[in-house]
Amino acid sequence: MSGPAPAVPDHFIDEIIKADIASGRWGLGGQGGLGRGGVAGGVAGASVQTRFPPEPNGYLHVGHAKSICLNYGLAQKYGGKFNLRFDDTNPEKEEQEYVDSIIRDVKWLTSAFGGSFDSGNHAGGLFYASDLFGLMYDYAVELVKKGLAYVCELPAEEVSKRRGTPAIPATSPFRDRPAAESLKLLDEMRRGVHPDGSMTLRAKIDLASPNFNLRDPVMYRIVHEKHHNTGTDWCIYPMYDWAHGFEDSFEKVTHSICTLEFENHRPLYDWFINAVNQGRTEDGSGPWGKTIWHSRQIEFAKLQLNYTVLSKRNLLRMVSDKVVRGWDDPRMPTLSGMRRRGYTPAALRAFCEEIGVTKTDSVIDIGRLENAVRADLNKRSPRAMSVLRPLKVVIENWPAGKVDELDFVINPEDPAAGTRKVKFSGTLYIEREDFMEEPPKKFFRLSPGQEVRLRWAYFIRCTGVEKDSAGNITAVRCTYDPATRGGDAPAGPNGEPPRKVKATLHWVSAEHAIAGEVRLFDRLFKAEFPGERTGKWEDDLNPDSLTVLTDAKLDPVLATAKPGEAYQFERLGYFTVDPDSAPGKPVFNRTVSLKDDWAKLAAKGG
RNA sequence: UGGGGAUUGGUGUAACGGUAGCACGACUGACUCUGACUCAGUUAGUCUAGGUUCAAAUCCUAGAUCCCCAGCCA
Repeated sequence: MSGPAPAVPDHFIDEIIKADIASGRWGLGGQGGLGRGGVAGGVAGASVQTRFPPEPNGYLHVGHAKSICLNYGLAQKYGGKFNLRFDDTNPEKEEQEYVDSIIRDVKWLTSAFGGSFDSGNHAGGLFYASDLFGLMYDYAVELVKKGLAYVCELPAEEVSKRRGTPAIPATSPFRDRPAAESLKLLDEMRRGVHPDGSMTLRAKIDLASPNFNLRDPVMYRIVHEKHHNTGTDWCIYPMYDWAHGFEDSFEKVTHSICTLEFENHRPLYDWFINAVNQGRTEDGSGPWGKTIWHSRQIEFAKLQLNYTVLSKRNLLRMVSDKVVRGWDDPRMPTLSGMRRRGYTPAALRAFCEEIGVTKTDSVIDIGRLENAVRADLNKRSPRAMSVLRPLKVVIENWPAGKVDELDFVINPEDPAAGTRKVKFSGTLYIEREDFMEEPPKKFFRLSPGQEVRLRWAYFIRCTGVEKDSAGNITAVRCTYDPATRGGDAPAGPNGEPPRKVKATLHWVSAEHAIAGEVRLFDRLFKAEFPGERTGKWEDDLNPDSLTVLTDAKLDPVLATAKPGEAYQFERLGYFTVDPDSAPGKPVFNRTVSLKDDWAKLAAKGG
């Protein structure tokens, strides 16, 4: 895939990083923790160490792509490292399948940067929050001993009731119990003595804080559930706020980048690190040893796309309710769905860089994503001619049985791709919509009496149509001009300029074309903001989001195409081979159509 | 009603007291063996009201609108 980073304009996070570098903020960064496979995260004298911290409770989507590209791009730009870290602190929702898919998707996407979390110059490594459960537990014990945490025996509903309001402080009758008592109960919690929900460990911060996150947040809850990584080793699990800062700390993350909704959590993030560091010193001479790494949390606005649903909860519903065929359905905004559809890592990277990074909530037009895909595929895709909805063309004056071989330019955007041969004969297929018996004004494709060019082949002129008893057109009759072989008209006998033709059509030879299935996708939702009207995105589903064409006539060159390969079907769009393909039965996904001024004109003209 | 954020053309994003720029879209046109690509041009913006200043998108004051927060989710 592509290598060095193109020039991307600086954004507010660049400015923060540059200021940090200038002030030497992270200059003393030592070696970070050791990730899976012995790869060390955290660089000595680091300028940046970033990470992408997904929870393995679903498949990654294009919103995550923005975060991955941001974090990887920063590591690359400033010569730092990038980690993939599973924020796997909730066994009730997390599964190995999701872990596997996330690893696959992150590797795939970051290939656009020429490396990944486990390869290349910016590989920081693979980490699991759950590998740190022991460390976090030790910190929790430390906080209890420091009088900064306590075991609270209020049930969840009761905590909720006692949460208070902006004006009324929260309460807990267990807040001032002796540390020794909390220590004993915490140990019992961990050993499985107590049932789920019977008690929690809470931080002792400020029950009256206007920021509810600081009203003695829960650090540990009891969950007797098997964890995908730690199995049954634990029956207490750390909450996000308690765990996240230590994950960053262990990996010596410099800039802990998250989305806007965590802005309210930053005081808590800092409080927990500071609480552990209370009584610790740089040289370890304090009563609690050495200070731990304190990352800097920075929040940015997550990606929002119109005509799209982007929340793991809803995507999960779409999969489990079978609205789509699975997480990798090509209509899904998941990375696996987009990969299957034919979107490339380079296109997603370009898209993420084009839309910028800010703190402003904004909605990106889905067309921007499609444009990025077109731009990338245009450069790299070999061309082919395939007919999606075939209409037979009979060349009346073509010598019976003759087959011609013509030169076809494989990719006009890439002369190095060269040419290949295409076979032409007396019976062809063209696109049904390229013929009109009674054409409107601006239609300059084939119609009775009209002459067009067949790409790289001959000029043909329509002499008539054949119809069935119901009046449907079954074939178009034409004559060809042998002098236009290759697709260019010769100059006139007296030096007149060659005659021109307004339209060039794609075609396939009926005898040589191969049969195939083509799947066309439209957006999954008809409404710009699904669910905005009724509160249910189901009400805005597009019933026509999938069209399967089983009678396509494909370019013979596609017979050996392999899953994942992308072609431009000339005048139609970019098409990628689906894994459902079988030998002799190729299946193509339309990744994205070409821009189509004629369709726009026709729609406008009515 | 408490706290935390945000607000620049249709959309996204720059400008950090000194010419409001770029990209996408839309619209014109050129080119074209893909009605694609490419190229040229047009279009259109500082949330409001005051103030400071020679000069304000930028600083100050007041207001408006939108987003996030009262899970033992992340």
